[in-house]
Amino acid sequence: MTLSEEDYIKAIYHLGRGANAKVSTNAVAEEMATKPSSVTDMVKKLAEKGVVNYRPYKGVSLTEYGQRIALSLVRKHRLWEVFLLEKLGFSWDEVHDVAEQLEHIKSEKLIDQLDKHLGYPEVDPHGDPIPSKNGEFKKTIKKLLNEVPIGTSGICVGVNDSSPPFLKFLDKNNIALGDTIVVIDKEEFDESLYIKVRATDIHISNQIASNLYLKITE
Amino acid sequence: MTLSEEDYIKAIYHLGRGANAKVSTNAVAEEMATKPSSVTDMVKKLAEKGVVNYRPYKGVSLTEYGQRIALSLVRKHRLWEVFLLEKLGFSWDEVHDVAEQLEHIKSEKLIDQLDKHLGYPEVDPHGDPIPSKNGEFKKTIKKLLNEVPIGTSGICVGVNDSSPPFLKFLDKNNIALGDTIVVIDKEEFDESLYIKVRATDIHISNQIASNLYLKITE
DNA sequence: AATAAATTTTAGACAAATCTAAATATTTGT
DNA sequence: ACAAATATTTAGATTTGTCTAAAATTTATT
Repeated sequence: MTLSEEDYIKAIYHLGRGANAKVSTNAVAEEMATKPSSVTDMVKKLAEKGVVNYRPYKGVSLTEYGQRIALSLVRKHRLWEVFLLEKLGFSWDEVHDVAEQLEHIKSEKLIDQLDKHLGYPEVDPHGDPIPSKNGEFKKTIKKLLNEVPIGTSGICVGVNDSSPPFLKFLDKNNIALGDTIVVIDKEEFDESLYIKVRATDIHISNQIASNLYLKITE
Repeated sequence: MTLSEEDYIKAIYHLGRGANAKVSTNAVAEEMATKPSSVTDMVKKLAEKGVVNYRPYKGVSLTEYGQRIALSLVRKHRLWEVFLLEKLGFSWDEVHDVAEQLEHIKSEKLIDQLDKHLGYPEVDPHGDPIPSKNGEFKKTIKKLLNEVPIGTSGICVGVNDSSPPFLKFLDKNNIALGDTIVVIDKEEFDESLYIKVRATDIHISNQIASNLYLKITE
């Protein structure tokens, strides 16, 4: 596959949410910042190659084969993200653009060894699961921190409130996007939470918890 | 620069041996496994961009600017080679092809952090020097192991004799291409050598030493 | 159900990088 | 020095991926 073909496959995969859902030409054009006519051209080519199912005016979906390619790209992308964050000290928001380039490198050995080097991680820095070599992966869900049971472990992936006082609080307590959070215990009286962020334990109010999103691997 | 432009720049750089030597159209075509007419086209484009000096029928050479680009590519290529060998367990002969792809990734932070992650290496697995960020690098020379003074350290980069008995000897003594070899001492009587290969010390005859090439950083 | 609005496709053009074949320039051999 | 051989460039075609503008199809509205 060419670089461009791979980008289209990824776009169709993401818009179809991993399933074989039909995706509209305009949606793909929007996602790829290109024109609908270009999408039609490419989609026809991909259909010829057996990567997508396509009927004019009816949208596209990935074939089995296309899904295999998409999963392999997602796997590469997410493994590189882990590498950039853990080994090269990139921050949560810097990893995506570089991984977008690295995912196109062609070498099976490279990706297998990278996986090993990273200790076979199950999720990337954004809490999204990393497909295995044969395309299987865990489902994840996004929940508010105050809605998960005690014992739950997840990755902090977003905030509800982005006002300066709240962000200042997070900063002061060393809570950042991408951090792993474990719910240790819940206070019955005020529903406040005892949580572990990275290495340290802290105590936060239910109000704080209701403004933090966690991504959880099932 | 596009991927293709970068490949031409590298080819011209290598054929000109790093200097601003004029390189013939045919030589570039040969190096890049393409046709001379394609080279002419690209070289004109690169001249427009100020990357090369070009006069029809008189060959091309890199400008200052072109050399800066070439050195940055060489730096990236060699750093990735070190990464593949040291961190991902690739062997000496597997690193080149993958590095050829990785060198085109565009991210200054990526390469700076990779450099740091690897401990700022000075040479790649083939014993070739890695240019610094601003394009400076050490010269290296290739010599037979029996011709270097005591105390010399270098990387094993080739053999003179590739007969099965010799290769078997190397294998038995755990000497492989890419290994760092240090000359500890020389026996006056028979000119045999005490050397350190990776971690272990061994004693080899002058005849063995005269069949191993070392790349030495000056 | 008929028309308007939105979406999608087609047709034709363009830029990048390549090729083949022909034309031109340079080098070599005697 | 001049013809032959070699090297290089030009001209025109091709492929890939893109675009614009016009045509066709589907969806929405009254």
